[in-house]
Amino acid sequence: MEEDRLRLGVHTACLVCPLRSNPAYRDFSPEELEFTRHFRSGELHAGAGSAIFHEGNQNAHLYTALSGWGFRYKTLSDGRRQILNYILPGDMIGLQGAIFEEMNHSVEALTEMRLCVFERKPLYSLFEKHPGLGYDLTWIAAQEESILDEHLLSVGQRTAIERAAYLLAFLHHRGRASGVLTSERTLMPLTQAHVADTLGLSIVHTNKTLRKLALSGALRWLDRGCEVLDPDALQRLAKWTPNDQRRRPFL
Amino acid sequence: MEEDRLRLGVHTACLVCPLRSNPAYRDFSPEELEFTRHFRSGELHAGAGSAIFHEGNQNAHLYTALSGWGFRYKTLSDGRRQILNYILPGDMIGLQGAIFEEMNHSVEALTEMRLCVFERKPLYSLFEKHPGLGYDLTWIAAQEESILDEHLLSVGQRTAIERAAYLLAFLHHRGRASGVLTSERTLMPLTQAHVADTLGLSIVHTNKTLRKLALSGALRWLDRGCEVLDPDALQRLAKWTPNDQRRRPFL
DNA sequence: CGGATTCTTGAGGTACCTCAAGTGCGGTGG
DNA sequence: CCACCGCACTTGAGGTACCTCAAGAATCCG
Repeated sequence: MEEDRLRLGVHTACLVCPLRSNPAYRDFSPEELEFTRHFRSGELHAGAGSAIFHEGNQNAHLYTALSGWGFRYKTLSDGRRQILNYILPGDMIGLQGAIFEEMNHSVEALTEMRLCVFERKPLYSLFEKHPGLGYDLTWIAAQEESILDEHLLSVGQRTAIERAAYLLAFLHHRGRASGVLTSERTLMPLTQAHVADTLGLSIVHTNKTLRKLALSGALRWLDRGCEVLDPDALQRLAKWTPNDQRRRPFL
Repeated sequence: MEEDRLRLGVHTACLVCPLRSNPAYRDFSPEELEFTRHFRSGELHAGAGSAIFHEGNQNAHLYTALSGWGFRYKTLSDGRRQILNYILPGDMIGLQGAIFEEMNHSVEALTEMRLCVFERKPLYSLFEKHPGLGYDLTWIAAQEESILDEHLLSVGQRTAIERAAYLLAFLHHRGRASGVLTSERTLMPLTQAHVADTLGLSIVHTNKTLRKLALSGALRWLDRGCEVLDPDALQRLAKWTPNDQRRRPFL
């Protein structure tokens, strides 16, 4: 089973959290750090392609991605799948599940991932003891909402070419901001099937659309992923500009 | 100007808030009620069709709808419009704007609306002084996210008929839960242009699709709105079931 | 080396789109 | 009171951006 590929790691301190070194994130007070350390219950490794949790699950945990790529999706009863958003380092997974009873979407790892695991029970005490962290959670939820707004605009109104350009510009932007993409590591680990299910297009048409974009020189499609060569061109095509967030919170 | 139709009302107490009588909402402690009263800065009346705020605005306020219908939308530079979600009594408007600098969507009134106005500045002190209310805000943001997930699934994967069925079942459900729809008041005040811009379809095709639904007896289209006759049939068509939330928070 | 997965391409079909015209209603003003 | 205008809704005809089906090439993995 896929579960085999999930494996619980050792309990290491938040002090050495690999995300903290990224200047994109806001600093914690010592008290907040201490609280987070208690709230945290371990680390999880998920293999590429493994399910982290499934729609309908009642999961006792809450995660923050430490490394790797993943995605959230929903399916209809006959199997049609819509990818809702991608998970990158620093992103929180399972907030909906922590607040409502059930998860109403699924999450799958795209590459190998390392996740920081939190108990969902003490969530309320986080609001009581550390209003700053509570505020951050609202910030995170509002941010996700804002991204979904843009995706909905994309799927509802943009043409196939515009949608593809938007998605790749968006992922490139987020990849750079989160640190998974650098000038050396430029590969975004998607298959064309993922792109298709994100854009609401068939695989065939997605392929033809990506081909056009590659022909224009804006990107290169490699074996199992792609490389953005000209993010500005993609943004112009999609009529989209990222809104930069300096010092975003996390956890 | 549209602004003419916006008018500030008198400052009345939260104690008589028309929403509190609805058992769907959770009760406040006396302290929370007292705080809310201070946080609140007035009441706003918006005429049907008026803009409540616009993408890019830096709005100092935060609203909760008290009565009427409205909607959130985004547009592309060439005018294509995507309706993201509808605003019903009890819904919060402008949380994104309160947390980030700018609003990245617009809001328009569908019918005449009454809105409760809050200052956005003391938002942080809300988290400090009333963790329960802070938790509620996260609840609200997570709830909106969950709705957007479903909309995205709809626009990305469902066929025209399924999308229309989903939207009307969804609105009917929310209308009943919020109290704007009763067994006497059953009219949902939309035009087919709104439905089209929500579903990502043209007006013409939307019309043909709604006609089919009406023919099947699931709904009736009236002059400037529609009436759901058979919500279960719509849900079945859309392969969707609402997830009931008893005792939701607000403000 | 064989099988599975991903990507590619062509051919034909269809679910949507645009354009265009016409109906019916409600409001406004002469 | 009627004439007019504007908006919402309707319907038909023709176009196109997607889709499905099908088959082949390239790559990865055991």
